[in-house]
Amino acid sequence: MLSAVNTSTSGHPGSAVDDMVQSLDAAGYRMTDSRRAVIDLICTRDGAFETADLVADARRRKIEAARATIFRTLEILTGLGVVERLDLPNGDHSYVRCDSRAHHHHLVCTRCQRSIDLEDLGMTPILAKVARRTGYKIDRHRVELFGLCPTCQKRASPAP
Amino acid sequence: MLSAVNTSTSGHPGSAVDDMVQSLDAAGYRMTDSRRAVIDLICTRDGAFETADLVADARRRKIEAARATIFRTLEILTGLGVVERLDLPNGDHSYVRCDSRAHHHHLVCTRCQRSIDLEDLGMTPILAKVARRTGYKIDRHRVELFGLCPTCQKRASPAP
DNA sequence: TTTACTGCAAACATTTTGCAGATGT
DNA sequence: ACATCTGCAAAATGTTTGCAGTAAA
Repeated sequence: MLSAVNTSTSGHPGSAVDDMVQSLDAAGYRMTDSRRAVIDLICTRDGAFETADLVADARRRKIEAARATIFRTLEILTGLGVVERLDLPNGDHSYVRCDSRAHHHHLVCTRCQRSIDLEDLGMTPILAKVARRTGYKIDRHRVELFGLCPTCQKRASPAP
Repeated sequence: MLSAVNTSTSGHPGSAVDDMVQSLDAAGYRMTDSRRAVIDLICTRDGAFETADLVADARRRKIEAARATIFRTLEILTGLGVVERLDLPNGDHSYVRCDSRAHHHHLVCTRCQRSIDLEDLGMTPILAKVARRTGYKIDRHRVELFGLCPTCQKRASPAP
């Protein structure tokens, strides 16, 4: 049995943490301190992040979670669809927490990394048309949008 | 001045090679044997490829082009928009030759890697709507479609 | 002749893995 | 108790870089 644990010091609702914890549990994974720690690290961030960010956060906050464990946990969470892996315009790999488990895409601020989930962009008819024209059987697609969030648009100069 | 050189042994039209050679020339890059070799390697392939593929092809065909040169050339060609970098569903980085210099996206076969360029998917209104709703200023997007090409659909079993 | 380019090997960054011991259930 | 996890450190990848020599223009 699991008790919901949210040690986050940020203003985030515990639901994100709970959601991840429950997903892990439901999938039969053991709930360990390290995993809870990684989940907390993820939920404390509120945009796209790289593994290096989590490693740095962990060290800074003196949370014990080995690099390998962070990678392993991220892999599991990605498999569960609780987190998604995406590719920044510069080619780096990063991750985002997903608010919903349904099919969706992400819009990421290229300045602050803040990201929002976009559901139903209306790609279906486009995909159907492409499939019809090309004869390909399209079974997956990636759509990632990048730009400046409202806040960063106001701060014109380079990131802090 | 440049002479068009197409040493490709494949059935591909020389135009792709010429196109790349001319792009390099137009941008002021020197035309060297290594670069010609890398271009030839790229044009001999007809789908998405990883750098490792080119390295392997080069060695197999006994073409001299150091690994570093392949990376460097690919970087230049990417900058010129003659080649595009994309991310496979499995997370690997790969490249595709672009038929056109105009804005477009790619549809890649997950079995044989064959890829076709897609122009004008009709994303503009979608982007506009998202921008309006979210307040983000969207300045770039990535759309990559994956599936099975007509040929691979017929061959049901795992790749050769 | 001048400056860009190449090859090579070393340096780097990132992610994976083997294994002995720790720990959930 | 027993299988799953973790940490660690080594290894495997993938990509970049410094430099002395080579070759375009």
